[in-house]
Amino acid sequence: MTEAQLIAILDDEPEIRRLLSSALEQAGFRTQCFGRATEFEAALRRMTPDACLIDLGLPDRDGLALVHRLATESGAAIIIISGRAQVQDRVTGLELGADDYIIKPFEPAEVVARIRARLRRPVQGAASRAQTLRFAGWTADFDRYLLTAPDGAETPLSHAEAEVLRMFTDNPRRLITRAQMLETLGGAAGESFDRAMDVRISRLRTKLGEDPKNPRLIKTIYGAGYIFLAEIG
Amino acid sequence: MTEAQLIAILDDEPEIRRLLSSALEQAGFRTQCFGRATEFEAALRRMTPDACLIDLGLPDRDGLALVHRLATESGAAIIIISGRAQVQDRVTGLELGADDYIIKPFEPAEVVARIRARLRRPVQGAASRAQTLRFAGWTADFDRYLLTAPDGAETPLSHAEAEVLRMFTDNPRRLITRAQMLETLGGAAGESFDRAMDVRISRLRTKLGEDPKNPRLIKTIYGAGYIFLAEIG
DNA sequence: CGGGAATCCAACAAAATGTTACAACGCTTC
DNA sequence: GAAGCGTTGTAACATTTTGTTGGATTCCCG
Repeated sequence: MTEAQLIAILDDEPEIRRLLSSALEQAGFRTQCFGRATEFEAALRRMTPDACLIDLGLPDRDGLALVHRLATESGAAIIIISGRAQVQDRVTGLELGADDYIIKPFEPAEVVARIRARLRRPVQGAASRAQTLRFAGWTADFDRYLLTAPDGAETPLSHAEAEVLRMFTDNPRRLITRAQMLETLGGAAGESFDRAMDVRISRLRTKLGEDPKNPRLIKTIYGAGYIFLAEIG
Repeated sequence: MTEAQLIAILDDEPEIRRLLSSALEQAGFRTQCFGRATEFEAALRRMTPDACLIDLGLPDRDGLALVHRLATESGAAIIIISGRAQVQDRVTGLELGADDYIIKPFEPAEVVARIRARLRRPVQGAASRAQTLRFAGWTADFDRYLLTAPDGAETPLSHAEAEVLRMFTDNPRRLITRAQMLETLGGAAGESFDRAMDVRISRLRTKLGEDPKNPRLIKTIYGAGYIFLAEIG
């Protein structure tokens, strides 16, 4: 048997830290507590927790930004604890990469159960997103905003185009809804902003040399969204 | 990991089924609804959903037992929806293998976000279903929305047509009632929406080269529904 | 065989998406 | 600061997909 799994706890109230820590240790986990985000971030360089419990109400940093960074860079399960009970808060937290969202006041037993549920399935290794990737002969360099055609021709990518392409390459061969795009690309369901989406995609298609009648890479699913058809290499 | 992910919904209230189904389809998932556990279990033999939304308040079976069986035998993410708000209920559900536990009344947006959070990491052992399947010489590619005739001719499939065809290939040689179709496909069962069904099927039949007088693949059962007659390979 | 209901289908209307031109904005350079 | 360049959103129009409608057709059953 391996050693106990490590849970990092980030909360500014000592009382809560003690409560959580005690319940988790009781349940057989190891814990490490932090009162401030900076402390926590510093500690991350020398430890890799299996799960992180994060209170969003931190004074010294934007909690959501931290959650997002953790979600993309670390392989740990991320569980938000928050006093904000609005549905929108929960949705945002989960969309940003949190694996669960627990509302205060919470019951320690439930927190334990939720952490167990999260750790039951193997946690994915920290997969940092490659900045350069290839698909169908093309090469997209998101550092330099450069798109290289199969024949070697280089085209600059605008930011808007890169955003769309990134979204596609992050979810290859999967339906991406318009709503999803709008959400990710910033524009809240703006009135006429989804028209801008079309234009962005149209421009990206042009740069990818798509045949309007028969797009091979970015396929439209009328009434549903788009699919990016390519193996990412 | 190729086509849209499939979510199974098990709830005895049609209203809730419609609500969830509609929100999830909007978000880019495919859904299949069931009103009773026995139905659901029968269907599991021929489909492998990526996630299951299960209402615990089912009349015809012990929901928790079902959850436990699913958790151990299927690779799908399991999310309980329940009216029982006690902490002990939640803990029990999670301990039995559920991945999440949502309390009624719920907000569809949050359900979507939680399912996304659950499916973000690769689902364990969930054998992704074939994205391309064959029947009676035809080939249906649901990634590319492409239908290939026995003679090799390719026809694009529209989303509406693909939805219908998928429903057929998911339940070959089995009666599909109109009500079932309306529920799985449209959701918003408008007054004259079942007329639209006819049209969808009619269009699909045309693409499949069916003889109106003597359909070989999609057979009408007068007063009952349709049957898709073909071995799926 | 006839009546009523269910289903099919062709033409139309509505909605969603693609495309192009243009104007506003920001950034650089002189 | 003005001219030049690229980027981006908006509006207008073209195109495609989908839902709707109404009548023709088919089916069931007596």
